[in-house]
Amino acid sequence: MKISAQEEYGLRCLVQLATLAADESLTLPQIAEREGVSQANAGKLMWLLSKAGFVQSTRGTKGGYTLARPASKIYLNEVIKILDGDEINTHCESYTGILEVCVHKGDCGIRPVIVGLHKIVDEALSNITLSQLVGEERKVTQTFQQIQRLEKKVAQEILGS
Amino acid sequence: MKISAQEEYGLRCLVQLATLAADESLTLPQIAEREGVSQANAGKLMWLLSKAGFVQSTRGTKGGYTLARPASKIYLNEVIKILDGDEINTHCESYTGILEVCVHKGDCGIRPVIVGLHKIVDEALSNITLSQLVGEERKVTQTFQQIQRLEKKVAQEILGS
DNA sequence: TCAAATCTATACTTTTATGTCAAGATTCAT
DNA sequence: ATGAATCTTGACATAAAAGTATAGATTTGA
Repeated sequence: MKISAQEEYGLRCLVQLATLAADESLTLPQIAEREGVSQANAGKLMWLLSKAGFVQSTRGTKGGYTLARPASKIYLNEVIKILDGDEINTHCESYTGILEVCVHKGDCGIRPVIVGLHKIVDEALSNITLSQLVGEERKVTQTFQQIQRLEKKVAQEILGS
Repeated sequence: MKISAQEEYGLRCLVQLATLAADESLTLPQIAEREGVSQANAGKLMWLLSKAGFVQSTRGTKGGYTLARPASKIYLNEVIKILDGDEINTHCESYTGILEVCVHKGDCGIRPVIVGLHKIVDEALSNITLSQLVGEERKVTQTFQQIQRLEKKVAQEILGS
């Protein structure tokens, strides 16, 4: 389970915009520079994020990108879904081996794992907003560590029973 | 965040072995048939799993594959690490853009998210064994759903404070 | 109006992951 | 011993993801 390049760089570009004051914006060259990616690549990512409604773009001499809504209203699970696709609903169609359709119909040992994992990730990300990734306000680590601790507890209770 | 083909098919092949009685084994053609993958592909996966010590192989006419230990002692997080690499420790080296090294040194907004996510996934998988994916004994869904419920609660407590 | 700065959109190239092939090694049965 | 069945291993081919290039569209300001 890896984070794709699109997820990584797309998210990073968004975070750059989240650091801006209300009246500021960034151009493609600026974003590319700040994230150490090529301008062409940044352009493609911003185009995606723009289509999806996370950022607002304006063309022309004074143009650039800004967030389309406040950073505190942009949830990571939504961003990830745009950058990496809605994996949970396409998984079984993607892994059919050499057959037209997966051999496991209604009787798949690992499907609960796959689905459950995606849901756990989605749930965790749905609690994090862009604004939490900026400056001093970072509660992410604390939140995630707490989740982890409880995972252990849950497992003991359920599996031990 | 996607599950790779190697993770998917590798895990499925392992589950096939977990369904066997103690004195049974499966050959490459049998595994390939049961999972709807090519024999060549199954061969590569089993080779990986064999090298990693999850399965035991024997060559020759009466040969085939069996699990190297009881299914109840094979944890999914270990299997996934073999099939997909130790992502958490290589992530930042993989995503350096067009530079030699990532622009974010000691000041990365999204690193806590990446690391936290991987840890949450690892923790969840460390509670699931192969034996839980077989037959009637499936407690996976229950465990994962409970984790999800608690994630919500944790987020409320921490982020609301 | 025109040129410069900027984003947009698609096609193309490169890189990486996936999957296949074929020759070799080992074991078993006769 | 020999041949058939099986796993092993590295090289190769294919497909998918990632990244680049380029021509076009829009806006600003002189």
